[in-house]
Amino acid sequence: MSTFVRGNKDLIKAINRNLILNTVRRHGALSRTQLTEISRLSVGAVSQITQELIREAWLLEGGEGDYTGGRRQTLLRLNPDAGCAIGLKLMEHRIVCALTDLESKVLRYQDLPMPDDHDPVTIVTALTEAVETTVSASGVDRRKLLGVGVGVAGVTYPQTGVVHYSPYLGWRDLPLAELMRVRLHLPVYIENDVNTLTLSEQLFGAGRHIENFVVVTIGRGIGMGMVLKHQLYQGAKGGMGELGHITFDAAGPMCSCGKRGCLEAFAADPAVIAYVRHSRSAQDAPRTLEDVIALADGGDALARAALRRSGEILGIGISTIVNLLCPSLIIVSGEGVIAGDYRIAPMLDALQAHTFNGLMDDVQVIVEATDDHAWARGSASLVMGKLFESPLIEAGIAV
Amino acid sequence: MSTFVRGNKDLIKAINRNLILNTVRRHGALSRTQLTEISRLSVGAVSQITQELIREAWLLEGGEGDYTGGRRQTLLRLNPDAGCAIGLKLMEHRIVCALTDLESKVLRYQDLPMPDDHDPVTIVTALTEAVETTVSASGVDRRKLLGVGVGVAGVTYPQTGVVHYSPYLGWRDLPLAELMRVRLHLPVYIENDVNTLTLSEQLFGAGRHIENFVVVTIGRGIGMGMVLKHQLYQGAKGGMGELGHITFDAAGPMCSCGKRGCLEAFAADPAVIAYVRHSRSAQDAPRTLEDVIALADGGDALARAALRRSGEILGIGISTIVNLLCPSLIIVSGEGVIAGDYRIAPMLDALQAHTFNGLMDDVQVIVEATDDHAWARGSASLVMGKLFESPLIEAGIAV
DNA sequence: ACAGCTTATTTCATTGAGTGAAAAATCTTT
DNA sequence: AAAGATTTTTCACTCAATGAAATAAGCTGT
Repeated sequence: MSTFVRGNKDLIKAINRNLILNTVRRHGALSRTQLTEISRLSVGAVSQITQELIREAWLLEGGEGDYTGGRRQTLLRLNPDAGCAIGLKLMEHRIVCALTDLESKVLRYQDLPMPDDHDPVTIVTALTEAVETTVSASGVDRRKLLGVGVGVAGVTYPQTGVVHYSPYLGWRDLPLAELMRVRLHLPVYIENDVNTLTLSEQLFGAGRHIENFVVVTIGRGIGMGMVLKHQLYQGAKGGMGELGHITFDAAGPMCSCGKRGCLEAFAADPAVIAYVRHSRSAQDAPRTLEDVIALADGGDALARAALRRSGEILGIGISTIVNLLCPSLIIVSGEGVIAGDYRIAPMLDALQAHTFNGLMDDVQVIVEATDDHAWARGSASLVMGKLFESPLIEAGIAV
Repeated sequence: MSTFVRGNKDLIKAINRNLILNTVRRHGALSRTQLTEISRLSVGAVSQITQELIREAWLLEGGEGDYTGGRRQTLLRLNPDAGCAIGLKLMEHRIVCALTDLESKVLRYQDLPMPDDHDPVTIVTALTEAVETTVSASGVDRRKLLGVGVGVAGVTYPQTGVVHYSPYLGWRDLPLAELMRVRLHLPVYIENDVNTLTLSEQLFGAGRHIENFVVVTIGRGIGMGMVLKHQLYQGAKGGMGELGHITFDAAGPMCSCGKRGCLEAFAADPAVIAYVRHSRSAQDAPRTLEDVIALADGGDALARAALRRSGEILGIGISTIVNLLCPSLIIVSGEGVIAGDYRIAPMLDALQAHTFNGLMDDVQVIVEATDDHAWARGSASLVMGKLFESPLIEAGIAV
């Protein structure tokens, strides 16, 4: 059941505050007059709201506009230091922690070992300590910390802050957000890691103001995040974006998930490595994707074939997304992107070839590698997502 | 670029009017007191808004609630005759036209030949005549007609009312809505036919108040419509839902679209018929899906195998949707559903088998045949979609 | 029949956010 | 320093929601 929005003065105020804040965020620096034109609010409303936002330090006055014949415009811009956020990315053996400002600039970064004991209490202690040490090391006033975002591979329930299932950490229905919240006395947001990356692309990256786009991550697995109608898509009960487990060939090999012929079993990094290993002696068999790339750089035909085949199959997988959703942007990301054109060029060719007539015409594809910083910034962007989110979306519009 | 919503009194009023209207629509018949509780509006606001809606005849007073100790509640319900809508479904050789009330009840139905000459002027004349004759034959006051919805296979641009591409009718970028609007002096809405069906499921069918669901149509082609986050998904530039043209097997046969191995080329009705025909003599070769079903009913192993295989492949195709989007409801529809369990049972098995671990647990699947009435009602529901749509969605919320 | 009780619905004074015209502030040019 | 232009603030006004109080309308028991 969905909640309906009820309109009243508070909602108007929230909508228009958010409108001003996001307009400034989008355009960089604007005068009140420009804000009036863009937002279509009255001059009075803009004056009132900007006054409040300046008083609360969300906006800064500074700089003057070009001379246009009379009084100069005073420019307003977002105050990036009005608050900050912590982003945590949880991995099998590591915790990556970043403190960022409102524009996603990393102020402090820390990389810690994940305790071997995956017991909730141990983990929560490690995570809260990571937060506190990072904040104090940064010198930023702790009161400026607006919240903590946590990204983790697996299925999460963002609304309740529960990690439903984490394959690498072995958790089942862990109420992580609540456990951390009571320790930190801060809002804590949990999301699937690919979704955090998707959100940060929407807020700070190539996905800015794009209505429909998808992020595909290539690495140990194949992941996917979507922004549809300007909103992060979260499916029913957090299950979605299992691009790695769509069936590529029903007669294919077993996948780690228990099904046969998943895309991941053909095209993720482990499949590439296995493809090369099986035709090699034990000594010179590659162990990592970097090893395979090194072989390919050295002219090894098998390594090149493995990467090419992976790319082609990935391209077919992504073509399915385009055929079904027709996003206007596809961001190909993840650690596996380092394989470069051995993998990416065939991927793009296959994507073009397997997409329905004309559907790819206006689709932009961006390839960008992801590192630990990017994952941590993604997690932190959960906090900014809430901050800049329209009160309408927050309230959950419905029909 | 997306438009932002600006909040003011008019927006509040529109939100709350819509809220009341949809609350009554959802619950059937409600008193003002119940409306106050459900909508969380104040008693004064409910009194004011219901008074206006009754004066404008959108709501009717009638009936009394159960005795709860004091004055009895006066029940309010939607007035289905407050307005009506025409739905047109365009097919290769026929025009189907239905006049419906606000609850999608068909008041008058007409079935006309599509002119052989697909020239815009000829078509538009035929369509406007279909509208006018249906309305006058119904006896309904023409002033009650709120608009006309048109459903057509192919790619449409609903915002501009343009048919971008219609494979069966051979149109390219025909501004059909505008041509009809100037003749009829009524709002005209154009949509892809599967999307009209999806919308009518959302408003009046199994998709009522479901946040995420998809409609899959099986017939001459394989189509798909989606409601995501309570909104009909329309992709970038109207291109989306090409489920029939996702690649099932890159080495497969040529599809009519020019690609190889599309799902449609394996599993749509023509593929089933061809599968049986190729192994038969000219006399007893089936020409329609009904022929294949008759053979299967008669115990023909080949016909049964053809239907089973089609079902299995469809199941794999639909599993891709579940893996990517995890909707909570899948409505399987279209004329091809008449093949029944020869096709549907293997489809459901394959769907289960190829869906990622646990993702199908809470997914409901409904199978329902579609006839001409359903298509025409779907088209008419475009009008009701606009009528009951939240002003927030209409304005286009964005971040 | 009717007082007494309960609940439903309307009425009405209040609040506050946006609106837009007018005033004030500020900058440049002459 | 005055004139002209533009930006920004101020302020009276409007209108929708709010919520308390008033009114309306039913039922029960005597």
